[in-house]
Amino acid sequence: MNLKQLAHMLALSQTTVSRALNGYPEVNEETRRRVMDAAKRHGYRPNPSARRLATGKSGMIGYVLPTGAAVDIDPHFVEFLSGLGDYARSHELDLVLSPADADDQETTYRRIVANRQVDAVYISSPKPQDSRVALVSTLGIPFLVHGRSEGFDFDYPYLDIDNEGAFHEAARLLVQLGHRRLALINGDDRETFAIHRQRGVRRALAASGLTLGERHVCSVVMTEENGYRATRRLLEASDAPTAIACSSLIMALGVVRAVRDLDLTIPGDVSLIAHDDVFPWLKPENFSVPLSTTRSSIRLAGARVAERLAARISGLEEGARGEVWPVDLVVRGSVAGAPA
Amino acid sequence: MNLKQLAHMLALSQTTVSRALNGYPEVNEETRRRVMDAAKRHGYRPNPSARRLATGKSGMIGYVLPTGAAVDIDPHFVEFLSGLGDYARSHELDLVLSPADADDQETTYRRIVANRQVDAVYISSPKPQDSRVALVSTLGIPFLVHGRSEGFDFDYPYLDIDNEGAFHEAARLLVQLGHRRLALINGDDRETFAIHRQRGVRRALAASGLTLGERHVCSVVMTEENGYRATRRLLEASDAPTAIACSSLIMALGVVRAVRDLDLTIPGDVSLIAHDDVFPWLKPENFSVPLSTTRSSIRLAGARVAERLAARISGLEEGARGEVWPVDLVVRGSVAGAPA
DNA sequence: CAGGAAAGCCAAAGCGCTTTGGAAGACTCT
DNA sequence: AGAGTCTTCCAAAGCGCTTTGGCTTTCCTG
Repeated sequence: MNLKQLAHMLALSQTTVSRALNGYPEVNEETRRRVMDAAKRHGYRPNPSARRLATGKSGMIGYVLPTGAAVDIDPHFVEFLSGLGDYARSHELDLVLSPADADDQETTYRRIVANRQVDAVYISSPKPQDSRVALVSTLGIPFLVHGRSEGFDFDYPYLDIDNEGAFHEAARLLVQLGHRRLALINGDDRETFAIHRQRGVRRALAASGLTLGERHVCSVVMTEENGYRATRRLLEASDAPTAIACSSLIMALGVVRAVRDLDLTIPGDVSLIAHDDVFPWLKPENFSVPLSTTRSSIRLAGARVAERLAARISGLEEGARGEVWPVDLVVRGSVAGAPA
Repeated sequence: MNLKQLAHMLALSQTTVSRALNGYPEVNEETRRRVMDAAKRHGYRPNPSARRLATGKSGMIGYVLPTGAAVDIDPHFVEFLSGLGDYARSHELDLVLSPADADDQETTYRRIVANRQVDAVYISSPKPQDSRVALVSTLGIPFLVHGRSEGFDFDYPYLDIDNEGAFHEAARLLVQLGHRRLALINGDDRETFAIHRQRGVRRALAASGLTLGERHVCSVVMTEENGYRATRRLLEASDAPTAIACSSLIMALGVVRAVRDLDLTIPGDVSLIAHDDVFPWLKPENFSVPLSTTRSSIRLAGARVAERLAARISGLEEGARGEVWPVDLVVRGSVAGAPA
């Protein structure tokens, strides 16, 4: 059942039927009702390929997925996707993932824009002066950055959490508890979120005349194993920290294992605060010692990203609005006063 | 730059240019070369919306993503995606995720097929007599099942790992080591993979005249917390098992924590074997006691699924070919002889 | 009641590609 | 040499929708 058939059976022109269906004003309300009704009754659904050819709109949002044998997709992605899907579902938006060589995403961005495959894209895990952000903002397609870039002479729309504030609060708490040597086990510090977190920790320390030692900050891919290694290295050194801030729950697993391997205890010998993106399958309160966290649901962020993208597509949102979400500090058993 | 312009500048008809580009035989080799050359030089790329409207092919594969506030996307999905993306990238295939209400995926399947949004779909985590498999096979779109369904009177193409064989081997090893009371901490037993794993364990036990006690098999969503709870329940009972087979590394985290909370040890008091889908961020060899596993890379499966879907789209693969991958049993420190 | 505005509808022209049905010329065969 | 067959190309008809421009008809207004 296509438009032509529907129009014919209603004894109307395609024009009118199309306009009635798409809510244009120049059609009689009663006619519109008739059309809507018939469309529903016959299960008419406009062919998206055709609509797309005519309008250039696809009803899909895009994401360029960096892939490669050596590239691992962040497990957070799944949670983000849950949220995004949740919103998208109720708005009949689809998400198209365009896999790209991690070292050459530009080609793919250009392709999906030139081809008008999607109406909008989002970018995640940006670095400072991220080339994707620069590229996409010149390409003239609606977009949103999940996270933040830095160092541009232009603004862009983004949704980020207050990473600096979160780690500032976490570090401040640890300092208040008497800790003088803090360590930060961070994610890849080429990414903005990691930079912000480090900045937050430094600022909190500086407020008490302390500093974050060169050897007390690690920047690694966020795996359990890297959490373990970093912790071993930190705690086996002569100036071992008494408190650790850690950028992910998964790394925190490794931290806990390392502490145990060294016959130390949390929080007796070392306090620990980690960032929690809220996974359904790994909860900080279930760690052997309940873990203090800075908490922010990445799933909610996914839903919000979808919502704002939809708004941008339909022109309801414009300009370079940045949105920063506060982060909760949830104190549990893994922090205590500094050992004597 | 569209076909018309290109044709005009070559002083050829659109027909010929189109045919030259798409490898049709009725065009002179030299003309083809000229066309190809000009196309490349001017960066001509056929508009996919138009091609799609004309051919009905989209160059995309689809996946219906069950979503909802209470629905969590399996973290395995990300690894699967890595593999799928890896293949898709080199073949300019995109993946479209169509989020759907988890309780009504049929509508979405019908929509994406009717709309010709994708050339093929895959289905994952099937149950026996899975309605999606039944539906899709009547819809006449190329598809592939990742995993297996059961109980149909028709065949369908799938890619699965030998879950039954894997858990049979695991259980057999434990029995050989003298264990008489095994437990299975399984995933949702409405899904086929869980049924197969249980079947494998039972078969191994039966071979030695043993059985899997009613209370020794749990079927839960695969989270750390559920692994913990199941283990507490198992080990605090009077007929506590001396060995546990576990369906996921994430649950195994919980198992290890529960064992430790009870002041028991692995493998002294209880042996443990878990299934490992090979995550880059959590490795069995890094567990406090290196974990024995049944191992199968879900990432490789993703790549293979993409490859076979591509083959089906282009007609290179037909019929209901089932493919079952063997699973490695990797023995590490977490298994030992049964306690006296 | 003439003139203009507004409402309601339509025919037809795209959107950019593929594919059908020839046609013209070159070649083979008897 | 004439008939038949390839080879190589083309014009034009879709694919199913949106949108432009215009045509009636109705409704006011002075």
